[in-house]
Amino acid sequence: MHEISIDPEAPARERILQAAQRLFYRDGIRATGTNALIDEAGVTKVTFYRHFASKDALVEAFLDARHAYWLDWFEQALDRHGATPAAIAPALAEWLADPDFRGCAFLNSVVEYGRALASVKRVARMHKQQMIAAVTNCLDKKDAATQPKARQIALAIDGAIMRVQSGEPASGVVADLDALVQCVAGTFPALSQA
Amino acid sequence: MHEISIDPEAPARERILQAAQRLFYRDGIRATGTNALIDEAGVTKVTFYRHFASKDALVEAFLDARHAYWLDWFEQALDRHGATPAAIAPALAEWLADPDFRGCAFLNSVVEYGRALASVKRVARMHKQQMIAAVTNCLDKKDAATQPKARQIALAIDGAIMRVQSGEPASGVVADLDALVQCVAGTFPALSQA
DNA sequence: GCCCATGTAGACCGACCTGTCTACAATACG
DNA sequence: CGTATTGTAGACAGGTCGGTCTACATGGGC
Repeated sequence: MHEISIDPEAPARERILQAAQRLFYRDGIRATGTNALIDEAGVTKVTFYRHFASKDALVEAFLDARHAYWLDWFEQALDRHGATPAAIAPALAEWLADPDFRGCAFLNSVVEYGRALASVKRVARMHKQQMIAAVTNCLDKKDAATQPKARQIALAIDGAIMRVQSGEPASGVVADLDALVQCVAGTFPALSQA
Repeated sequence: MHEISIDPEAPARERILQAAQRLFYRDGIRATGTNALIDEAGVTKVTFYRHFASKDALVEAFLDARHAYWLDWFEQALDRHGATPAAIAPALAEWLADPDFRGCAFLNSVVEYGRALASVKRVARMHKQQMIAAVTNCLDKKDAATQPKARQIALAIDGAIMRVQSGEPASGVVADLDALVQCVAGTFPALSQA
């Protein structure tokens, strides 16, 4: 999940998208002006508007690309940690502890831009659906309770993201998340301790 | 948690704060200009800046007032529902189903304004600490595991807030939250069903 | 009687916003 | 060879932003 850098060899459209990845995520959508994007991408205004009809169109392209990028990372991170319930918190911990971590791009976009651009909420919901699917793959037995469990864990993941974004130390938040996942997933360490 | 209305009899400072409550929460901080606040409060620009040195100062006052307002509502709602673990989801459901619901003002402020105004994150963390304390009061036995449990439940609460803000139907999210709370709090309905 | 806090109305400032414009250069393709 | 595409540089338009300014009115306390 390292910060996106701009490849000066890439064609203009791609450089603009890379600039959007970097600036929209780092500084937020509203705080990032088209002029800043243009400077970062190393293109001119005409080139920018030839590839994207408006800033809103770029926002949509940004979210699509971000979704693919993030989900790919998340699935690989879960696999690296064993793809068990116990993998969830450590996988996320990698991200939450990253100095470039600025929260979930989709939750941020909903807050910043959900009212201005209706499609943002739709894409955010789709993204979370996919995240829940990735969590589901880490749960043991697949019965009727598995889907609800995955959704519950996903709620806590989003809460953990927001908490760390607020400046709470990642270590404590991850510990809470880990305990919650074990509890919901059925390992129940709280019971064995009680 | 009904929408704040402006009392035309109130002194100017209070009217400005009421306008901030209404517009900052409804439309967001960045989307709300000082001119809109001034119109809504029914004051003039000079009056506005005589009471608040800057928009940032008003944002801080807004968050302080919002914290008192929201926490008061939350504690009363939990009491009304019995102040047990089972009270948590129904209490929140009242808020999440409100047509004026626009998410958590503190999480929203962190996303929108956390980088622009450092104090926002601090106030948001304090607010969540207080929310966790209110949750703690609903948990049964008070032992060493109670605090972590409350923090875990609070993570899911924030996730539920963000999910509903993204447009997910509140009913399903509340059901997931309720099941999670029962699981973490120790009632373990998942176990009794298994 | 004076003064100061609080209020009114609205012009104004510089900065930044999204988006359009003219004018010109290089390259690829039929 | 001709033309469409993609690119360059940067001025410009119309609007909003946060914030300051002048000038005047009112009412309560010392």
